[in-house]
Amino acid sequence: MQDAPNRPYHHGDLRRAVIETALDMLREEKGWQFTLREVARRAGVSHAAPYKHFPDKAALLAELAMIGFDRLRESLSAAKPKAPKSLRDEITTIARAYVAFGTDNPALYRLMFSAEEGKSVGMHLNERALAVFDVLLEILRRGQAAGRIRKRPIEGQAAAGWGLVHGMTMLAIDGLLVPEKVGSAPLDAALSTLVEGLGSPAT
Amino acid sequence: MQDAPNRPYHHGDLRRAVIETALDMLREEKGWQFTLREVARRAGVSHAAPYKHFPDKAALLAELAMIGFDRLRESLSAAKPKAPKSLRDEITTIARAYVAFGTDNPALYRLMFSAEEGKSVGMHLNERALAVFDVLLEILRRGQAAGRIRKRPIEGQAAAGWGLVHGMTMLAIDGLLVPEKVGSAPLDAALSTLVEGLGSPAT
DNA sequence: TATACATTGTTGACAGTGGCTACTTATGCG
DNA sequence: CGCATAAGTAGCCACTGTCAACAATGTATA
Repeated sequence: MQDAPNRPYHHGDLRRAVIETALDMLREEKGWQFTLREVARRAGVSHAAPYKHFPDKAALLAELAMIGFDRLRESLSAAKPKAPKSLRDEITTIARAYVAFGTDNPALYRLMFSAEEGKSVGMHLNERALAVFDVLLEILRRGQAAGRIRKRPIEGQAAAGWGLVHGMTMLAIDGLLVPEKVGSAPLDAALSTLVEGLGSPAT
Repeated sequence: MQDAPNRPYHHGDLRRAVIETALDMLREEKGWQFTLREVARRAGVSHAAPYKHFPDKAALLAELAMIGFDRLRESLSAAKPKAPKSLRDEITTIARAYVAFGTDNPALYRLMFSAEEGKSVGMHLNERALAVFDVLLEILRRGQAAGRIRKRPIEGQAAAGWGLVHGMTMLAIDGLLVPEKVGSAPLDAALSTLVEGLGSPAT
């Protein structure tokens, strides 16, 4: 990372480098309790350099969390099938993508949901989080319009969907989805129940 | 807490006092990142005294997490209606109790699901966690036997139930269940979808 | 082109924390 | 009376976030 001994005095793009390094560290560790100094170390700059780009550590954390939500939304959008064969197909595909994002980036995912405890930045962060929520809303809306989903208040159905995938993601990250208790494919099984709860009975 | 200046040299029951104090602190703060020294301070003993009862901080955390799971299981057992009027009644009641436990003890709840990262103690901790899971399994088992719940692999249904309540609890703790997005009673709405997914279509 | 200014990085340090360990002191019990 | 237990005192040591002062570099302007 900080190999080149002849690096120029000015990094040139340290802000991005700090973020990138922090994301790397999040990928390696399970918790998001890294230190600013270590980020600086691995980015190959002095321990105070990041302060030229972030007022404090919380600002970096907030930025990382926002990036996380953005990436999650992108993952979901990318995974969303253009022409879903069925409601089950559509829900399952996108839910799998959601949980996969969490299990692939456990530390980042945890951070995303822990960082907005600093209330002030909270609004912006919530915006990003709720943008993810909108992806889910859109699916449900179209499903209802097509008659494939029960006519129920859509926010409630969305809450069920989000709650379920968020919960399954967290349980998976924390290693609590042990096959002896929860079966070999707990996510698919849980989604099955969800789909049966969302889908129109006629179907 | 440590008011009495004429307290005896030997506390007498410091182990319990440390746990009690730590639980108090968890009740007040949102995170579980308290320090052993502060626990000792508030318990009115020196900062090294707790080490006579716990080998290290992780041991205390693990103990607290186990207590948390035990209490959660007790809460659920206590809330479980003896003669449920309906499947919806039964599920809703117990799920509300679950989420209430989490929102009433956010720091403890978070700790419960973060502490077993130290793998070695993990097995014992998982035992307690899975005992909670068993409460859920029991409800589903009886529901299936009574024909009120669809015949599906019960672990999958349990995964759906646990995932949903865990997710809703976490979202609630993290303040992401904003009414504008998710409605005024997101939990009840989500449970509605769950019940419709679990319940026999005939009903 | 030369010079002043703003930007960005470095060095060093401060103040506080925090887990943990040795060693000492008090207490209760056999 | 003596020993095991439990508590206190002191301190190590590493680390962290943050700031202030200084240095190097880029940029705009006279």
